[in-house]
Amino acid sequence: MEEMTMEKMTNLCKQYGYIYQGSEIYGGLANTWDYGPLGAKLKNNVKDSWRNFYIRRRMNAYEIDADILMNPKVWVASGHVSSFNDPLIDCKSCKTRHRADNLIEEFDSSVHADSMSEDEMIAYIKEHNVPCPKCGKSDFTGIREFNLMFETNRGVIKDDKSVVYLRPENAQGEYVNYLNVKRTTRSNLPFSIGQVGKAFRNEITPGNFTFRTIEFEQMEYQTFCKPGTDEEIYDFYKEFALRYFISLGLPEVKLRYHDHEKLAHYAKMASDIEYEFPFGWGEINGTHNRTDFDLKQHEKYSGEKMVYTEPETNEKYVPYIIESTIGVDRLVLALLFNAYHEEVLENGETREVMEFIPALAPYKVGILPLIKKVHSEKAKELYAELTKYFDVCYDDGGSIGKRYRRCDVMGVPFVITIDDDTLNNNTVTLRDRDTMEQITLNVDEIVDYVQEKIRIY
RNA sequence: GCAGGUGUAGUUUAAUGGUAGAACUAUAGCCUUCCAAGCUAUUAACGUGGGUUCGAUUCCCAUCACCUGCUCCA
Repeated sequence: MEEMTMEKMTNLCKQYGYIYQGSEIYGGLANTWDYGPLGAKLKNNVKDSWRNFYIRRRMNAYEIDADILMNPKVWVASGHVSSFNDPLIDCKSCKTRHRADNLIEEFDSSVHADSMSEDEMIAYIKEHNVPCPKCGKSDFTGIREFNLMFETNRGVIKDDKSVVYLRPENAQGEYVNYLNVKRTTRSNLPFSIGQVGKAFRNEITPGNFTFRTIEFEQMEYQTFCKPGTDEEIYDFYKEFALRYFISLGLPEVKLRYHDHEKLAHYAKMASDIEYEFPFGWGEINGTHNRTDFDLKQHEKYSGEKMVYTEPETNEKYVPYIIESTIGVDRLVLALLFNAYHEEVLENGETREVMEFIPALAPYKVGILPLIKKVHSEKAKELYAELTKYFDVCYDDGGSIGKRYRRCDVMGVPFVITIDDDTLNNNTVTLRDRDTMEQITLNVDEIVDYVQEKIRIY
């Protein structure tokens, strides 16, 4: 069996309608990808599974849907306007690119370069002849700032006052609504606010297919808690995320934790869960202990009090926040790699098969009339009935074998054929992809059978 | 952003300084009672823009995109 590569996955996704290149007929736009019919369903099912796992089945957990555009002061308070910049510098000698602050800190770890201005960094590099880690020379260009936030303008006139940012993370939507949600849900700590939505980062770095894109979707979950309980809750959500991935069918050997040594500006502790992609281990989840940093910043910049009062003791404090965030597109990509199998047939040929857990499969049931002319009317009746409950695909083109194979590559877990027995006895043949057994079911039993199997838990 | 590689139907590919041939897929029909059968017909490609040339998919330049490796990464 040939090794699955990113290139093969890109082509397979295009071939079958999971993911297409963005703006393809215009030659594309770098690092943008569109989900096709199968991909969109798969992605929606992933988001639904997250909602079940993180929101519905948790007490005191609430989903919100905040706007992508927020008051620009949010991003000043969050620190993104000042620290979401990369001060990039190029080595003239060997053409490599580096972050100026990293160069300095690698040269002398006692220096805190992130508090230095551009001019100070340049001066420091020149004074100390800070070397390029690649070639050892000290011959650099000037510093260029890249802000990773996308800017746009509101109103028809472009001026400084009208600049708004596309959010680089969803979390701030939960933070600025912390008081609203606490009040309207009458929640005491700890409680959680989750959100599924798009975020945007003006990355300079090329991505691996959909692993690294400029527009991406996150499933974020913020747990507000009492300081002192934060570390225990942090550990809980690290493990919780792992359990979630395993419930989706990702094998444990393909997953690992990766604790951060260098922390983002807001975090006290940070840990990733990584999946083993063809290009190496890549982050699909991050758990962060964001302390009271964000709420205190918003308190400072907005003037709104973020203090929580313990109901019984009247103890007052600003809550700590444990964040558990998952990149939807990365998770979908991991699931696609995990789903891909090549099966060798008796005649030596190989065929491509996608195997998702039934809950994630884009289509749960495929309906195949054995003979188009004879059985398609009955099959369409059944289609109308079953689509009341789940996604069903219908295929009457070509031989029955070809239609089974088409279902296989779409990851359809249950394939039903309609034959004379259906017309006479109201029974169908159902092939369960998991066991490859063919069972005979009464038409009335199909919904119960499938619904039991598409539950995750 | 750097270095290398690659761009021909949806996919995999062939050939060529005189505008392209196939396989699989797809679509329509015939046939067909359970895992890519067969027959018929059909759709469909030289990434984009310049230049050289009588003529460019082919040569040159630029650009765009993807892949690999750096670099980076909440």
